[in-house]
Amino acid sequence: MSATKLLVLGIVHLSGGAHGYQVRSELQSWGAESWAKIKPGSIYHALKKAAADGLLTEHAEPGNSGPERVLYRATARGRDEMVELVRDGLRRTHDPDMLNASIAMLPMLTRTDAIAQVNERVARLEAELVEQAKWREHPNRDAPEHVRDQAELWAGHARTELEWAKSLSKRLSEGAYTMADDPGSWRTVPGHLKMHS
Amino acid sequence: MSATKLLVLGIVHLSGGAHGYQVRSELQSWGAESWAKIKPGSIYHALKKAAADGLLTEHAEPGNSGPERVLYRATARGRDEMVELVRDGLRRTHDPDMLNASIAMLPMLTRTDAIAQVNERVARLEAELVEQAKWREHPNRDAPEHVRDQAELWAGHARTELEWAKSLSKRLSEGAYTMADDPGSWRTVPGHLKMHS
DNA sequence: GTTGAGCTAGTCAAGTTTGACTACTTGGCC
DNA sequence: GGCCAAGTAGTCAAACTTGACTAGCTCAAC
Repeated sequence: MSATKLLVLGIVHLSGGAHGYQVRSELQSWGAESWAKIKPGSIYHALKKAAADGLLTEHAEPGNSGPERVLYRATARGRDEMVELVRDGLRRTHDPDMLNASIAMLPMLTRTDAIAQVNERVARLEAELVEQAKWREHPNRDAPEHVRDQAELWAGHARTELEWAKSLSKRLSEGAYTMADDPGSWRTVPGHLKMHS
Repeated sequence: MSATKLLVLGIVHLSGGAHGYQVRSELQSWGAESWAKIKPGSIYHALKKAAADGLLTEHAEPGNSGPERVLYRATARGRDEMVELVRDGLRRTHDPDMLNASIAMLPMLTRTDAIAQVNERVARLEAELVEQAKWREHPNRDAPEHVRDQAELWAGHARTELEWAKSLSKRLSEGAYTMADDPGSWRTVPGHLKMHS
């Protein structure tokens, strides 16, 4: 899943440099263990992988108090990649983890960009609902009855998401949240995450 | 994910013995690539793993026409484990893949058992909605505003699932589907899946 | 003054998933 | 009578995730 990648890159970027445990704590305080199903082990792996891919840089830090640790910082490529991941996650349906991660990192985008991506999502969801309605009139005879019945549940979820996406788009248009191009954003105030250390 | 395990065990069991490609085709015809995100590679792995765990037996078959292949059959332990997985998947919230797989294998359970598990799910979803409502009145101040806003989406999904689970319970009570203890079930008519070979 | 609980910071092996690849057969078309 | 596309059946390495484990520090209580 690239949701892990997105969240890890995002936290490092937002805090303007962080070590593994800091990323882990921040995600935990956001409740990410539950909605993104991220386990500590994956975070350290994702950090190393991102560093190997040139999206982050590694700086060894001597352990002044406590064990030694590695400081990660985002590179320009890392930031570009992350913005692209957020945009992707907003548009793509059928990937709840990526959606959740993208919402968490929403302020990485400019307001107009975010609105465009969310509207694209709305359009896709509407198209899928039409597709599903068709499928229900001409069901696949190979699938057992109860499997066909699941379609109701998915349609319900799709409708829920559609309403939510529409309301998000509206909130964004009305100026909710501090986006990348707003005063006081992470861009103008780097390291604005209050760390617990 | 144990959704793969459940589906693979289930298909082998339902068809009364199958080889890898057969399982793969059957799942494809059910549309499982999309809702369970199962890729061919995982199916072969799951079959081998289940065989190693004593849930399936392997019978080498000489390739009379086409490449040689391996026939898998469910063991008694395999059937017990699968029924338990279905029951688990029906009860557990926050695991859509397992729910989907469990629904697909719903007729493995007796009618009264299935109803009990679905009702348990209904109870859990209701409890979670209450919990979420509390959380919204006293939000976690560490999480950014847009992260807290996601809660709306989850609550919407939970409500959708709740309604759906209630209606499933009702349909089951009214005698919908052919369950394990009904005449004409997979139990009394083994191998009732029409294979495309 | 030391024991134990909890926080900080991470490693590691084992398990699982993925996507790309192999290889053989069948049937249709020219 | 040959060639290509599609179907059948599966392997494999690389990537990723998971859960259990290590290990030092701090602080409070006994």
